[in-house]
Amino acid sequence: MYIIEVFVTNSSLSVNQLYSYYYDEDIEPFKRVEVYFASGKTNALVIKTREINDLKVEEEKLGFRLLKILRVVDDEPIISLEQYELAKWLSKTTISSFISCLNTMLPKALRTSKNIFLAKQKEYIRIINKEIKLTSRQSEVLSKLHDEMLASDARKISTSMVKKLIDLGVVETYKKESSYRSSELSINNNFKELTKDQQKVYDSLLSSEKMVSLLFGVTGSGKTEVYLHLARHYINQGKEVLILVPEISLTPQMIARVKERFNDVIFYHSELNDQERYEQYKRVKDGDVKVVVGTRSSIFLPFNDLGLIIIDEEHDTSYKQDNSPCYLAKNVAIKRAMHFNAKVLLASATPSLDSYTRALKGEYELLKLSERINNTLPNIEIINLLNVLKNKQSYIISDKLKDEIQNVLDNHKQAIILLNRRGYSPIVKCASCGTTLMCNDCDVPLNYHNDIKLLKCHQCGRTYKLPKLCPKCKEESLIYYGFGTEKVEEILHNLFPSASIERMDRDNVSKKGSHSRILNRFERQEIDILIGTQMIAKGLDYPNVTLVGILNADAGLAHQDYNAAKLTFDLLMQASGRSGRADTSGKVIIQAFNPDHYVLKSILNQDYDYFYNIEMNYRSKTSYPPYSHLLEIILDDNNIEHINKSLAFLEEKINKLPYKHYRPSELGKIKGNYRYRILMINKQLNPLINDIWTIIDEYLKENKMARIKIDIDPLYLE
DNA sequence: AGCACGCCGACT
DNA sequence: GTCGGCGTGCTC
Repeated sequence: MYIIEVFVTNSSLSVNQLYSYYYDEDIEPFKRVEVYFASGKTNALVIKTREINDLKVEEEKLGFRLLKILRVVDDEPIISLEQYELAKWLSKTTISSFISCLNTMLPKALRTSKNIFLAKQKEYIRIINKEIKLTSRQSEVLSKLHDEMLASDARKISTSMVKKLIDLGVVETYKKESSYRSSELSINNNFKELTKDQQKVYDSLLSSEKMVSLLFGVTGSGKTEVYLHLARHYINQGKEVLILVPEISLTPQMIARVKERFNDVIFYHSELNDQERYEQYKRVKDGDVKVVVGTRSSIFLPFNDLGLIIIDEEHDTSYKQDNSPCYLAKNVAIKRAMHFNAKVLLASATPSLDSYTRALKGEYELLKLSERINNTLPNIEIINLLNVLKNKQSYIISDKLKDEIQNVLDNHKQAIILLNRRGYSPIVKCASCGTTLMCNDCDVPLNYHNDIKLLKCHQCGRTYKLPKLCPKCKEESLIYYGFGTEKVEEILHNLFPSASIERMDRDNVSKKGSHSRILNRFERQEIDILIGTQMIAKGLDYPNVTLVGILNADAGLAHQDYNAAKLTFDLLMQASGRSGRADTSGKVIIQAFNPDHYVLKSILNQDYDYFYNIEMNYRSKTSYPPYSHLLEIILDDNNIEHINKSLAFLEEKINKLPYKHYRPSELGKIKGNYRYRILMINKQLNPLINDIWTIIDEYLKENKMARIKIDIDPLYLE
């Protein structure tokens, strides 16, 4: 008789503990089992076991009855010790449940959930009896068959003969998950020779004693070529290389270049379905693949001997997961690199303040690529929208921008217009009583979307019919304030009726493959003007683009958020890098209401250090990151009583701790739920995490408490 | 997180 | 009466 200790499926923190069951036989840790839990069947993961003599004695010691394990699900453990320890670490450092961490790390087929998703099996054949007398045609077909052959391949030779051989008992079929042959990785030799600067970066990384390097490389300085050379170096040593990218569909050029050099690469990203994800995961586990290009979650793939992790556009917000566990891929990368004794290369033209500060302090190796390959900086001009308004011009597309677009069209070049706001109009207001149309479930104004002719809440996604009359004063006087990408598209159509204009934002690229459809057309120059939100500012590298127009460039600075300046700086820097990527010099027109703001000044001079120094000065005065760590507790519940009880409980506990913290602040409602935030600040993260874990453990023992979510070092405070 | 239990309002 | 909506509490 064995006591089997398990984590049950549930990803809630309230059951984040080991539960004991019994079983007649021992079960290997990290296999999944089916159990009764809270009067229902569910699955659980075995963590440890011990042998006992008498169940009754054991139950008396524990003080409760034990249930029997119903069934062992897996033949083999689903995770390794390294993965188990990584999940434990992730759970501890993000203050989230162990199972939610493990499920974040694994493809669906390996998750511990209520209903286990099984990977598809394929039919194979094997030869079981060669003694039976066969006709010559049967023997001929048999000679072409072999063990572990896919049944579908065998049937391609002759469906009827294979059927006959099965009937005769010569061959049998069986089902198993598809396996992969380890293919020889070949490296194509069309590597470009590195420039002197690139070679220096390459050499410094390899000779550095530091685990982490930060490559601070301006846009167009040839970072990708350095990645590829480094990857080749590690592959030649028999090691694996992981290249993290913000979003696969937005980095088609990088993908193409990796494919061109290495014949066997896998791309791990959100557009794969569950089966595909599982297959790619297994290929990595089986050591079948040496190069992986993937998005955030590929940092958890089961590598065997990782040599190098590259994080491209290291500052990008997509490297932070915004639901629990709220992890940052960089931190996981460093943790994994420690395990494999691997190197981490962070790369960006606008590094995160944290990474750059660490590099300046010498914690990371600082590598620089400061020259554009073609040595042409874009010509940047900032248009003051206040002057534009004074001169009675359109403040959406100023006369200057209009002229530049016309110029682009005349010269058969292409333009990118960036506006970080989707929809037609962000505010619909009554001109007679001033009422703004709001979402019923959230505390935000509704956006008008002209393509679907509906009002849409950008917080919860709910849509509403556009009323004819003001709901309050019943006057027919609703008007649209502000503008989004849809409206700009309409205006551009009117200004340039013969130009080919396309829009790209979340509303029209939600379908699989729609990104690449638009980008391919843009690449083939079937589109003259591409208008879009921040997604068009990333990675695109099209030589024919000679104009980037940025509308409402300083809108992001209006947010009262500690990180707003950095996020705006990154976006503008990235967007302006899209212009003039080849030999043609590019132009960037930035329209803003506050051209004197330090973000815009830094953009005008393409000067990261100027921005960095001013921004760090603010961060220092307010002790915000990177001078400290933030710990954000968000309470969310539709019952205000629960919120009040939770707030009182937490405030009482937190007041006793030695950390700087703010009084709870009320956040707007979302989907009918009240939300509150408690923000804590401390220089050292570990003691803060330990103390919050203690409080959370007590919190979960109380009843009638609000739902709680914890985010460490959030990227914005909304 | 589920899921059962129980309290209370609506309706055959 | 009883069906079912949802608030509450518990889970080896």
